Amino acid sequence: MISRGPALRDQVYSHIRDRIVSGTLEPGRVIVEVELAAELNVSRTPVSNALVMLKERGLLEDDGGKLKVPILKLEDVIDLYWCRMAHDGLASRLAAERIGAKDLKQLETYLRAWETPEREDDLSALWVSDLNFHHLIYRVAGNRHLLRFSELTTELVSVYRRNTIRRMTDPESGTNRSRNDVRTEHEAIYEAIASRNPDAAEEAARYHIRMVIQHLEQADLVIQSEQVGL
Amino acid sequence: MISRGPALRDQVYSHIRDRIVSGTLEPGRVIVEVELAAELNVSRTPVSNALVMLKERGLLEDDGGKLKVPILKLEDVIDLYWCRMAHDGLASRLAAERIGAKDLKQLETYLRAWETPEREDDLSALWVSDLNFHHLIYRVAGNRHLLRFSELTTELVSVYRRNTIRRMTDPESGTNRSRNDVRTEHEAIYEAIASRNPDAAEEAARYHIRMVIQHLEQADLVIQSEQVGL
DNA sequence: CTGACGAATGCTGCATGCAGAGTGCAGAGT
DNA sequence: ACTCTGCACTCTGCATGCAGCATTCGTCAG
Repeated sequence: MISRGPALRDQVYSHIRDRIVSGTLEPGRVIVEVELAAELNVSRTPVSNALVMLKERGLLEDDGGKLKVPILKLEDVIDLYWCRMAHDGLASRLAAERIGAKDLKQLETYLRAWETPEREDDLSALWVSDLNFHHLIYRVAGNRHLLRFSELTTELVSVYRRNTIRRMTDPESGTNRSRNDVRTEHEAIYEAIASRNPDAAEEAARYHIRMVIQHLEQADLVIQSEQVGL
Repeated sequence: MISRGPALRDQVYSHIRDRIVSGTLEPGRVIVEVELAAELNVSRTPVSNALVMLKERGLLEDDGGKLKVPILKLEDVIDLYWCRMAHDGLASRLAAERIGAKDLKQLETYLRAWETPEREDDLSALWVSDLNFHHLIYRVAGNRHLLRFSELTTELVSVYRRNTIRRMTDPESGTNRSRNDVRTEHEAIYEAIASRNPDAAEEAARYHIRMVIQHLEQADLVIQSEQVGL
């Protein structure tokens, strides 16, 4: 586990973050500094530092003096997506003003991933494409603070990655949002950026996220219905 | 300096943050852990933790292994204001959907601060009113992640508070943005929120920040002109 | 049997020890 | 006089010691 390159606390940070995101450290779990230190064969100091970082980023939360993996309710995820709507909208606007030929081409290849025939094991590949697509837009936007906000949001949302993937792509989820919807929305964003139309780009990005939010809310309704026994 | 209530590292954090914001620790300054520890009569541990927190929030930056107070260029501030545009727009939209009578009244009182006759020593009071006005909107919006983003942005921008106040209100700055402009824009936001019109509220907030950005860019042009001897 | 009080344990925050890396200065060699 | 090398100092990161706080468990009394 321990190597000499990056500072120990950063390695510890990455490790714990991955465990949170992957669910090995499940939501609600109380984080015990000593445990992690023992597990990673380091002293408590770098672990403590890593925990401070994680807390700052919202990947851990203080609950009565104890650090816990936050239990994000769907409401929280939706709140995060509202932020994403604002961020993605702005990023797309800026990207439409600034994008160059090379990045545009790259953006197109990410878009194409959604055209391939559907296979079950493609889900994670699709997810990666989705991340790449949006991330490239942020890079092109050239606003480092905006990029940072986006990363914070993505990190938090990714705690729910597994769930949202399933919901978004599972035809049994009771909602009718298909990969074609996503594809169409991405295409609209791409077209607007490609035609250097900032207003249209922002609106397309916002529409895309609004659809995701709508879908999340519908999924929540379905889940709630199931819980009351419908 | 040391009290027993909040954790030492949080006290240290606040102290250093205030020194950065107030300019006592000027941009570019290299932060020396031992110095601060000695100055505050604490050990290096809580200082180290505080520095990690400050770095996470962008109030310190890593520069070749050394921690420095970041030197924000005007371009950075403008980037931050673009983010604010997105955030304030969203917050105003959400606030317009959710605000209650009591908060609305409070919002109105903050608005009124801009109607008082102009006095030089009112500048900081105006600034506080401005902060309160916008902050209340965020609280009403009821999206904790959005609130957090806003706080991060405000914290960073406030490193430049002094400058922006001067530029915004100094009639000699060469631009013609007056407090009446700000007042009018705030009123538009208020009116839209009061009439529960989310679209109008978002647009009014965005317009407000766009004007600030425009002003910042103009001020920059003026400064650049001065620098080349015009 | 239950409730309350006290002891023991576990965990965290702060202090300090220790070692490695970077920097600057000085002295020696050309 | 200039440069290169080496030594000393400084600072940071990690480890560990220490003490206070909370929680829990056990025991004793009602």
